[in-house]
Amino acid sequence: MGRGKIEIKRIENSSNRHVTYSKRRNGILKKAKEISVLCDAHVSVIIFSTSGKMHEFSSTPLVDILDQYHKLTGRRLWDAKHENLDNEINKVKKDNDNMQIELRHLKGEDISSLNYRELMILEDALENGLTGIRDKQNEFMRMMRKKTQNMEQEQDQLNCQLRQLEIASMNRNMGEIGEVFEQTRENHDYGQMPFAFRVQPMQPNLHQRF
Amino acid sequence: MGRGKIEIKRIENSSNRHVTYSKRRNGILKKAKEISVLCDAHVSVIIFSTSGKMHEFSSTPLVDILDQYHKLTGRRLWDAKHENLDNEINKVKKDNDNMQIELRHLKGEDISSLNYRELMILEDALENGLTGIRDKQNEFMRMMRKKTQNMEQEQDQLNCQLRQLEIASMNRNMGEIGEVFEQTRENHDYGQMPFAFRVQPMQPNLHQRF
DNA sequence: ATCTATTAATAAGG
DNA sequence: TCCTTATTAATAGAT
Repeated sequence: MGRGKIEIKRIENSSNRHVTYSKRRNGILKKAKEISVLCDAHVSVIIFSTSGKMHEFSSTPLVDILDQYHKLTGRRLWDAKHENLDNEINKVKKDNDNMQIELRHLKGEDISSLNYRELMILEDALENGLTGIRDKQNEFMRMMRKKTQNMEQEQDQLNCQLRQLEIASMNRNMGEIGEVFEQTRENHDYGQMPFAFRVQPMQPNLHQRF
Repeated sequence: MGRGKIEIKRIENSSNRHVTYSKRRNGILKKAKEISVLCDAHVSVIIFSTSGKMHEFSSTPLVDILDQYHKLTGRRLWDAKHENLDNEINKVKKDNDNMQIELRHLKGEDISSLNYRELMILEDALENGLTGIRDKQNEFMRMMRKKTQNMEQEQDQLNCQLRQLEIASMNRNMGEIGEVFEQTRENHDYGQMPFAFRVQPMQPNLHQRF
């Protein structure tokens, strides 16, 4: 029913296949709708394209259709599925148990049943782990130390600058203290003391911390 | 498509309805088969007549189709048991993943994402584990040493007894060597040398091994 | 069921 | 995807 007859076998041309798919899919869904109306039939059609998109028609809720399916065929659709799930769950649980045991062993628990050889293997694993962890920790340390050093340097520089300002300020204050004092208080409200006396290194002993 | 056009509404004439039903039903099933072949589609068609008879086509086991249906729509078509199994499997798998991660961490793998605190905790765990393992190893050692000591003692005793027998034998041989020699060879086929000269401690230096 | 006139679906092409 | 159209396929109604 088209410009030419086609064989019923997989359409190799992907573009043609997709076009045909959507046309025929619509056709089937339409026919399903029609038969359900014309003949009071209960119909359910589910179609998946290769790309995974789904289209469906159900004249009646799918659950009801499947219920009827179950009653009529006696085939219980879920039994196989249940069995698969049961198997999978058992497999995964076994994995779980094994890992549980391995974990406990690595934590030094439940080791009374192990022989000497197994203990040696465990010991090696733990030592390797520890080595890895400590390498990482040392890396952290190095980073921290570097950061601290940088901070110390900055501190030193700041202190240096402050001290210079302090000296400059002192010198000026020696000569013209009243004037500067007034000016400072007006502009910044720095309280009663000359600016110079308020400067302190903030963490003078920081370098002793590591 | 027929001698006349028909409206898509319930066919009141029951005979006509039934005829149309079986014709169109076959049509739909055929179309379903065709689209599955032509386009690699997964199709499932289930039709119930009003009289309750069922016809179906599934390009793929119905269970699989319904499984996909569930995945895509999220609508659940199965019973509570199935759902429980699904949930359980997800839970157990999550546990699995977590343990997997913990195990890798304990083995010093995949630790680049950890912060310093986490590394410390790991380190403690590993050290505890190591302590436990080494205690156990030491216990083994003690047992081995004890066993060895016991064996040494037994060896010494055996050697002592043998030497005494040897001396007794020698003394007897001094008097009646020919007789004993003949007797020994006949009864035990011990070769040319007198019994006494063949006795040796089997592992004379065993105690030096530990 | 089978036949066949007629309609419906659709393949190919744009 | 939609439109067009030639052609095939489905099927309504009759037998």
